[in-house]
Amino acid sequence: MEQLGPTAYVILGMIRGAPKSGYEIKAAVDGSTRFFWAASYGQIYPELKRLSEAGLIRGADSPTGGRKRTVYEITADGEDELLAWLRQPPETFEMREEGLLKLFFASALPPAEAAEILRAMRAHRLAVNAQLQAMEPLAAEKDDPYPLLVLRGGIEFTEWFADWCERMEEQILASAPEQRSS
Amino acid sequence: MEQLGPTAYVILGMIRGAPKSGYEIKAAVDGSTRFFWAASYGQIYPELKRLSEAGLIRGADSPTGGRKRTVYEITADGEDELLAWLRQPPETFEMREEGLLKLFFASALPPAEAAEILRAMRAHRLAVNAQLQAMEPLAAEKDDPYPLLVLRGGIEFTEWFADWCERMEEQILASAPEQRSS
DNA sequence: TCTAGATATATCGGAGCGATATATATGCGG
DNA sequence: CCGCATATATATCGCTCCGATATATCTAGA
Repeated sequence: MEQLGPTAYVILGMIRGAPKSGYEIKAAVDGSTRFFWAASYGQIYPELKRLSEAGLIRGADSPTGGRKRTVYEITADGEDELLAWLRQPPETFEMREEGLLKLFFASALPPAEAAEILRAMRAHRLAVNAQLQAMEPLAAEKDDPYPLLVLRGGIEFTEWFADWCERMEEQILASAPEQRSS
Repeated sequence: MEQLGPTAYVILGMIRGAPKSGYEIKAAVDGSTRFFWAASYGQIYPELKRLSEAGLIRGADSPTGGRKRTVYEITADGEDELLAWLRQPPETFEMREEGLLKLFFASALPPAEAAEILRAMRAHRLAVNAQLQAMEPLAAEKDDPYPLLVLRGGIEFTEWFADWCERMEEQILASAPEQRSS
């Protein structure tokens, strides 16, 4: 009995309440949890097979015209499995931020260019912030308060991060020796 | 001419100024960038070979007694490559946070248990915060201000996150219908 | 009608990660 | 000074994950 990875629970959670095809699961992930937990087709389709064999989900053919399509719904066992996972303390927390890595090595650059790294990071964070803001109205419509709460957390986080970038940029420029404009 | 991935630049950055063995590179990463950019032996040793073949680093045998050991130093080409990378805008930003994923699906749980997720997340953030705080004195000794700046960013981030968890926990408990203590 | 884009499933290559295997060297308690 | 735990050093395996791509059908619009 091999235990399930977090990706399996993303699927279980996403089809809970509303059966979905693999394609729809991917779209749901991309439109909600993508910023803190992504999933690719390469994970989803094999995982659907495994979950189906384990009896945690059930697939039903539901073709659209001549195009085959399988929608999956969660089983009672699947619900139990999802609940049990939700009750376990979370384990994984990972972050990969290339901007911070560059900033870490920024002493190889003159201060003005180090500040440029922070400016680029800030611009990127603000762009993500705008995307999240755009997603908010849709999330606010729903009954479920948790996706909205998480989304607003993302909005607040990107704002905090953008602000940190701004402050650090100022700090670097303030403490830098004067640069000649060549 | 295959282009290098970020892991290659971690290596280049880490040996800049002070030649290191693969083992020492791993230790340097674990003691500094680990929280926003990790690297494993499985990446480091093959990458050292590739960088060496590409002429961006140079390996020199430097055995300790009967134990063989190769220290790598950066070449002039490697320095150029590193600088060119530092001047490119950062691309990757990824986050995988199981706690947020659970919170996203928390409507399957009673509010008290949803709050429990946030409590666990907060405890974890505070533990990481303590680790980062412990690393600060060492980083503050060095001449290079950027690693310290990044480290302090991590400290501030974990504090912000822990605070957010606390606020969201309160919010959930405040808006929840009264729970009977069974 | 032709085409672009959306729906739907599947798979491949590469990157990343944790764990482990294999040595040798060092330091510490007994 | 012996034995043992830990540190140094390199290498590799299996797994997950991700981006990209291949294939096919359906829909909407020029």
